[in-house]
Parts: sequence; C-alpha cells; structure tokens
Amino acid sequence: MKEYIPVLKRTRLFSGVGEEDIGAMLSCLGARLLTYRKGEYVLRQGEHLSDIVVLAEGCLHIQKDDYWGNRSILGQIGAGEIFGEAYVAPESGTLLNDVVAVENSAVFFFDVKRVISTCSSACRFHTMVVQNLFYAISEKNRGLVQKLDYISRRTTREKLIAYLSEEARKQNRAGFTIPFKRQQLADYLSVDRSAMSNELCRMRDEGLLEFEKNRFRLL
Amino acid sequence: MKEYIPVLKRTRLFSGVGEEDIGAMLSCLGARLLTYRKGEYVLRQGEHLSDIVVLAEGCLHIQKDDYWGNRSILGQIGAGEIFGEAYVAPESGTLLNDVVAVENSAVFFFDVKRVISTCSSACRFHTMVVQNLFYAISEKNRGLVQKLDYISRRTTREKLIAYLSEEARKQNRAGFTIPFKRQQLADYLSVDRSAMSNELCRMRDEGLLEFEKNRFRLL
DNA sequence: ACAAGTCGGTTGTTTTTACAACGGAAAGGA
DNA sequence: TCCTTTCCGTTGTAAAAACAACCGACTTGT
Repeated sequence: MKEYIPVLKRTRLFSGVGEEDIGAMLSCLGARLLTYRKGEYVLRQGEHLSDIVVLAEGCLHIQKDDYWGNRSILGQIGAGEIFGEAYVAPESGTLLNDVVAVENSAVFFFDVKRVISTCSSACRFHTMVVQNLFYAISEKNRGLVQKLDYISRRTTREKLIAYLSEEARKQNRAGFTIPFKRQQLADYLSVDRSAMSNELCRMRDEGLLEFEKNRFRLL
Repeated sequence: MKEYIPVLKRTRLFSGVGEEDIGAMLSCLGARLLTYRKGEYVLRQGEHLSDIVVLAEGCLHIQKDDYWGNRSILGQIGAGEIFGEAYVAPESGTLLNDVVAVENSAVFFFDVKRVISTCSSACRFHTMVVQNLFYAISEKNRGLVQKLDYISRRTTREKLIAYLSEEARKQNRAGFTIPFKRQQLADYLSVDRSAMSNELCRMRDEGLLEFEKNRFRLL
C-alpha cells in the first residue's frame, strides 16, 4: 500500500497533502487496496457502496448492460481519478452501474463515513481532503452535464460534432486524440457503431474532418 | 428575506439547522434574495456563477437551446432545491445552461466561497451546511446518471418505459403523476414531441399503460 | 364572452438509425 | 510464424424518428 503514496499525492483527493501526511491518513480513512486484472468487475450494479474509490493504477469503465445486452459506457476512470462520490449520502441507494477494469488496475477503497466525518487530531489535512472531494464531485457533475449535452442531440452527426469539437476545445488544437476506440465511442454516445462509422466517413468525405485511428483533425 | 426562513429550514441545505441559527447565518453566507416572474431568466449560459442558488418558492427549469432553437430541458428545480453546486470548484468554467423561471419564483443566492470555507464562531452549524451541500451534490449526481440512463436508450419507446417505470417505482404505485407537460417531457427525454405522443398512444392501444394528462398508470 | 394562445393527438413524408452480415487489416497470443 | 481475435469500414434492408402541418379542446387574459 505504501508504494502507491506518491501516486495518491498526485490525486485530486489528496491534492495539497504531503506524502508523510497521506501515509498517516491511510489507516484513519480505512483505506483498503485491491488489484484487478483486465476484464474483472470492480463493482456491480445493485451492490451497495460505502466507499470512495480511487484508482491508483490502470483504467476502469463505468458501464451498464440492458436486458438485451446493449452496453452503454457512462464514463472512464483513469489513474488518480475517483469514483463513488455520488453514493456518499446515507440515503443513496445501490449502484446503478457496473465498474469494470479494462486494464490491470490497483484500486483504493476509503470508508466514506470516515472520510466525510472529520476525525480528531490525527489528520491535520482531513478538512482539505473533504474540500478536495467536494470539488471532485462538482467537477464530475459538470462532466455528466457535458455528456448529456452530447447525447441529447438528435442525430449521430450532431452528437459527433458536439463531442469532437468539445474535445478539440479541451485539447486546444484542431488535431487531437480521443480516449476511445470506435465501439467505445459509439457506446459512450449511445449510437450504433456502424451507423457512427458511416457518419464519420461521410463527414470525412464532405471535408469536415480527417481522422486516422484515434487521431482526429477538424477542418 | 426573514419571511423565507421557515422555507429555508425545510431545505436540504439547512436540514438540521434551527430557524434562529439560519437567521444568524444569512449574512455570514452572503445571502441575497431576488424574485423572478414566470418566463424570466435567472441565469444565462456563459455567465460565471459564484453562488449557490436555493429556490425558496416557485419552479425553475434548467434548459438549453441550440443554434436551431431545439430546446432541451436538463432538469427542473422545485421549491427548496439547490442549483449551482456543480460550479463551486474554483477552476470551473462558465454556465453550460440557462435557468428560467416557469412560475413566479423567489431565489436565494449564497456566496459559494463563504459557504464552503468554514467561518469563525458566528455560525455553529456551518459544517453541517457544508455536509448537507455535499449530500445534495451527491444526490444531484445520481439524478444526472439516472437521466443519462433514460436518454441513452435507443428508441423513444424505450426512453418512455425507462422513465415511466422509474417514476412509478419512485412514487411506489402503478398510478402516478409526472411533473411535465408533453412538450416538456419530450424536451427532457430529447425526443420529438409528436413522435413521443404517437408512441404513448401506441403503447396505450397495446394495453401497456393508461394515461390522462399528467396521470399515468402502468398495466 | 371573446380572442389569442397553449396543449395534445393525428397524419403523411422524408431523413436517419438500427441491425445484420461481410471482409480486409491490424493486433495479440501461443 | 501462424492462428485467432479485434477493429473498423462497407453495404443493404427494415424500422424508427424527425419534421411539418393540421385540428379540436382547453386556458388565459382582457
């Protein structure tokens, strides 16, 4: 567990907290460290979650399969990112999604009650962690609103334009890479892969953009 | 402003705080009270928000119009509910949506910096307010995930079924009312109103449900 | 009570999507 | 290296949605 302290230090949750203090906080926060291999489920829909999850290493997908097997990827968690902040409230229900490792991953679990109820003298930086968590939820909230913005467009083309232009804006250049393969992007935007592939190529033929694999360029 | 203290007391944000303490906190939190008439804009897309917004009375819609005038209703704010928690983080950008009064409304604005930075002795319950805000964001987060769940369905029928059955589950009975008119529901689910109306009637004819105005019954 | 506006259902046409199926290229494992 | 799997573009068809237009019922304001 100790070996991940430098990783945790660069995390949003522990931003502004020194390594030695993080080490002291781990037990106070009820930290547990588990590892998962690619493809394994970290959390399953319907489970009850009473922990804040921090990904120390690897990559997770938040996803959902409906009765017919249509997979919808709600989001992606990279190293240093947080999951589970939506379930900190005592009356929150069970998980609405699966969380799956798409790479071999190392995952920290922090007891949510111990995180948000400031403890005694032991942790000097506990209130800072609470505030960091606060900002993190806030940010995730905006991410969800953003995705809703893409996905609420009527046509596949509009969804693609919304997503790609936002991604270009974020990365601040016309040429940029996206963190999804085709099927994943289709899942993320909740459209059919082949229809999306079609639309991408049509847009390319119309001279709106160029792409090769995950690299795009808007024209 | 004083006359709304009983209303604020029943609010999530001030849950567990007594009326006399709320009164004392108002100035500490930098509270401002503004009223809006039906149809007026409370906040506009692109503005910068540095306040937590609490609706004391009335009803607001969080919505967005795209270039072509398609209106998408991202959500609804009822009396006692909160808006703006997604923008508390210092690095958060400008508003992604409009907020419009759909009834005559009274709105409290609380300076976000003064809310989340616990103050001196004056407010005994400040930390409780922070925790309440915390839970509120968390809950809103789940609401967004929920909406994403509806809206990411492929067909209008699936969206309707997902929304209506969830609403039935929430209200814990087969018969229930929804808080939307037809156009609003269509906007909320990001579908065409006439297509949705069509689909609803088709489902009714197939014996899946009954409805009259905002009252639905699943069969 | 009247006029204007909103609301919701209906219809027909056009556009878009979903779905299924295929094949070539690339990646990964044994 | 060879074999298997994944990835992604492509095609054709059927299904669904968007769009526009219309109408009757109901509200609302004056």
